[in-house]
Amino acid sequence: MPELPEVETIARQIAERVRGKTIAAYRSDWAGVAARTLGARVAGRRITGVGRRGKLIVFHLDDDHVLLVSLRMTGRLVYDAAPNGEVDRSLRATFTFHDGTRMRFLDSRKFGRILRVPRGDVALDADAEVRHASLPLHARMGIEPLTEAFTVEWLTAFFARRSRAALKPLLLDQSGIAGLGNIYVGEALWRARVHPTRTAGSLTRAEVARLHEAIVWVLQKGIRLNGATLGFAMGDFADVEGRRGGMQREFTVYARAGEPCPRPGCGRAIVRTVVGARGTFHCPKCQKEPERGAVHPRRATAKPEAARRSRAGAGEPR
DNA sequence: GGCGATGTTTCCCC
DNA sequence: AGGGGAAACATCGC
Repeated sequence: MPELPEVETIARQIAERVRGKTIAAYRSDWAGVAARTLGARVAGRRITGVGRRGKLIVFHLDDDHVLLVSLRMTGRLVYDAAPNGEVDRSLRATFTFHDGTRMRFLDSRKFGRILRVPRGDVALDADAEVRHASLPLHARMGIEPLTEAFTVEWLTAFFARRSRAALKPLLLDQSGIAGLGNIYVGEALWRARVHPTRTAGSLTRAEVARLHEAIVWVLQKGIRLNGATLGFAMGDFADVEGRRGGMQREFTVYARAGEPCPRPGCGRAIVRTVVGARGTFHCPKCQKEPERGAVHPRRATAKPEAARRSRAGAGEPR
């Protein structure tokens, strides 16, 4: 479940606790989490800063490398939390600092990853489009939606480039916009009153503007509430001290099939569908389904020169 | 005990 | 290009 707000919550909390500390030891008995040599490579390195890029937690080391932590589905990073049964069973790696405190990586499903890469190998800049082929995870990450680079104009151009893609899978693609996941995409689409299977090219200017506002709004709200925790079962999201988030109480559609749409004056039952193999929730009244098989023509209001440019562009060889 | 579903990402096929 | 499905793995609920 960790999406941008959850990862941001972890990164901020961890940053306060480990910034400036030196790694005394790294221990992991699980081959999947990182190379066996990671311990030798990070021992003695100081953590100069902690940040987030997309859904990755980024630890800056004093040797021009970064440590990337991908939580994937069930990964967790906890700091000096009292070990309990859950910790014992899903513990995958432990960082011990010189002051004796510890940061643990837990992951019941073992999808998470810890990587050490040269700093220049990862596109850390907010709007970097560069990629690095040697990076096995998140080789390519798109724009950061909470930076000034993410504007309505950017989103308009992005949708023009990917006009035939269905909206929801497109928003989940980390190489376009980095950090959105199943929950926040669903919430943003509801807020913008746009159906998940509309194609990107079919949106009106007003809809693109609403969606832009909605994406930023739901992410900021998620961060403000320290992320979302669903059932608090093993592997569910918890912060670095094991506490739940609060965003789940504010969900409008996610996991609310059958419940009334919370929009004032609506109240229609929320529907669950499957889009791109992911559970998808929407309000059938607020989010109008696209016409089946409809080819969305350029809007009738399109300026003549825009239409000509678009025709010429379509016919050009690449 | 079996089956289906679960937040993410990658990869392969059509 | 984009959609569908499966896989990575473990657990939970019915």
